[in-house]
Amino acid sequence: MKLSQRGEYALRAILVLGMNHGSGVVRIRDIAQQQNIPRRFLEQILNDLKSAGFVLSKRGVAGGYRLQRGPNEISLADIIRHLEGPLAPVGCVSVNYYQRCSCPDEGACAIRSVMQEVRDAIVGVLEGVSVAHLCDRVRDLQGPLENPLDYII
Amino acid sequence: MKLSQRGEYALRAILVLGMNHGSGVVRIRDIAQQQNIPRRFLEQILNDLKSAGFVLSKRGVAGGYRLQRGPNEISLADIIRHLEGPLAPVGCVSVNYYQRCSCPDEGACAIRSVMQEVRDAIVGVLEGVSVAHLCDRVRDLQGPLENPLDYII
DNA sequence: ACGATACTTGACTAAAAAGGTCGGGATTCT
DNA sequence: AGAATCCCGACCTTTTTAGTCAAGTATCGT
Repeated sequence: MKLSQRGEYALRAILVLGMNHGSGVVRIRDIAQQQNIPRRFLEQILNDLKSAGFVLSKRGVAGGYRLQRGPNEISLADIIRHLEGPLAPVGCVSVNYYQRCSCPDEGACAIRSVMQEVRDAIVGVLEGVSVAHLCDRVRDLQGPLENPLDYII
Repeated sequence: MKLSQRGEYALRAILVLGMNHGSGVVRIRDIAQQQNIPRRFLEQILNDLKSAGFVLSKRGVAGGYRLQRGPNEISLADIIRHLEGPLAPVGCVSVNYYQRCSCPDEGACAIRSVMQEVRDAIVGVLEGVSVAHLCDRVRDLQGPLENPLDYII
């Protein structure tokens, strides 16, 4: 039931981009430093997020990344699904990545019915939280802040 | 967010033992056949479940496995925690296996706060379902059944 | 007592995934 | 032109997953 390191890094990076939405692009290096993420690895991850349509990049001297869509149009579920595949704990209850399992009768499988509930619980949370929501939470958690550049995400 | 094959097999095996609770032991071979689980692999898994105190074994000709505790004393959360480790998607929100993550400020981490909710959602379901509940579901799902030996789990 | 039947134990393996790293190329700004 | 940035594919190491196998030990029926 684990989120991979890669997935966690991706979320953190996207959150940084969310916080900076509207103020141009952010460099890989800055994200990496601010978030303690290995730079080379982050390059790879952002590249992936780019081909998936979550972010846009700008090359060259004043280059960097920004969100492609608005922060309220991207849910955590979307992001995690792209990076990790199914949110469901077992393939046989996944809506987007269904895969039959080896049990004798799927329709009457009690474990499946429980996993269905687990899936719904997970999806319920993750579909309900957008990047914009996440940014709100950052502001709430940090409380009154002196310098608007000092967000510690 | 995946349950491993091993974990799934373990749940299925325990469910079989749950259904047969009170009527002696069940052989590995029977469980394996009924549930489509590689026999050798299942041996390993049951052994693990035994040292964890979930099941008991009896050797020899009329040997096999049975649950050690009552079916209503074992929750799915217990079993999965033993086999897979933390139920939480990230270590920093795990109650039983807490591990600090690399983010700059854990207390103010918005992602963490969402993952906290995901964790609670997962645990909420899994703590609430015991092996006994699972057996009830099997009976519900199968509906009226002729032969009590014919449970397809 | 003895053989058949089961569980027991520990080592072993192949394949995949995880978590990165690296070199060099392509763009863009100044 | 030159520096800063992203781009891209290949590569690497370690861990995990999903099993397999052989030889051993306990137990039961006869």
